[in-house]
Amino acid sequence: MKQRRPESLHDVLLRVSWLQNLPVTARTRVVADAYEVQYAAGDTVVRKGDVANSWIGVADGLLKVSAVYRSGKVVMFTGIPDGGWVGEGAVIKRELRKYDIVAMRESRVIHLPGPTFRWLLDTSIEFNHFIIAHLNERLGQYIGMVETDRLTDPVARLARAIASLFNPILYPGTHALLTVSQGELGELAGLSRQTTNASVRKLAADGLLDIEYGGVLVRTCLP
DNA sequence: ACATTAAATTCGA
DNA sequence: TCGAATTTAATGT
Repeated sequence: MKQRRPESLHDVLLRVSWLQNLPVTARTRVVADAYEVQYAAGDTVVRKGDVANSWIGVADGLLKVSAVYRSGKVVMFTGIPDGGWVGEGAVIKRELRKYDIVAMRESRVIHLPGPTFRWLLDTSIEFNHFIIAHLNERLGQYIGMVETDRLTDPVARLARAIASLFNPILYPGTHALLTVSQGELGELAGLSRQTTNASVRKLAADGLLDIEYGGVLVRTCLP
């Protein structure tokens, strides 16, 4: 039997970054309305064309966002790691989901119902600040992705994939551990596990990160 | 594709 | 509850 003690949803919510700065009224409503769903590896969290009825946060695990055009061409591949949030676009505009979101491994995700999300937008300035920063960051990633598509160097592709996972976490500290295996990184960067391994080693040799078992330790050595 | 190594589980005290 | 033995998962070549 598994003997891990599951953290309660309440405890998970306490750690949610954008929730910290919210006034009590907003926070209590979020705590009351948010619910959690467990997904197994490979499960679809949202499917393109679904009605968007919640904003999605990753409490634990790793999600993959992908958009596919009618030809079957994949336009976008992004990973959402612990602490990341996705899917606000369709919720804000009351549209159908534009992307598929699939769990890459067993994941616990928080669903924040659309009405609650929109209520936050309408009532909380703090929440709006977070959303603006969030969208802005997403835009930056999106622009970067356009050129990554043409990028042929696997090391550069991998670096982009890692950066996109690392960004949303916003660590103020010295460095951050990303618990994403090389196999998973490869899937996100569009590389084989083999070239991924060679590429992470290159990045490690350049001192940009340290390789850990089951993840990488990103060194934030900004000037 | 295979060999190696790290980590997670099981099992016996 | 501890630790050795076994299984599973990730890494490295």
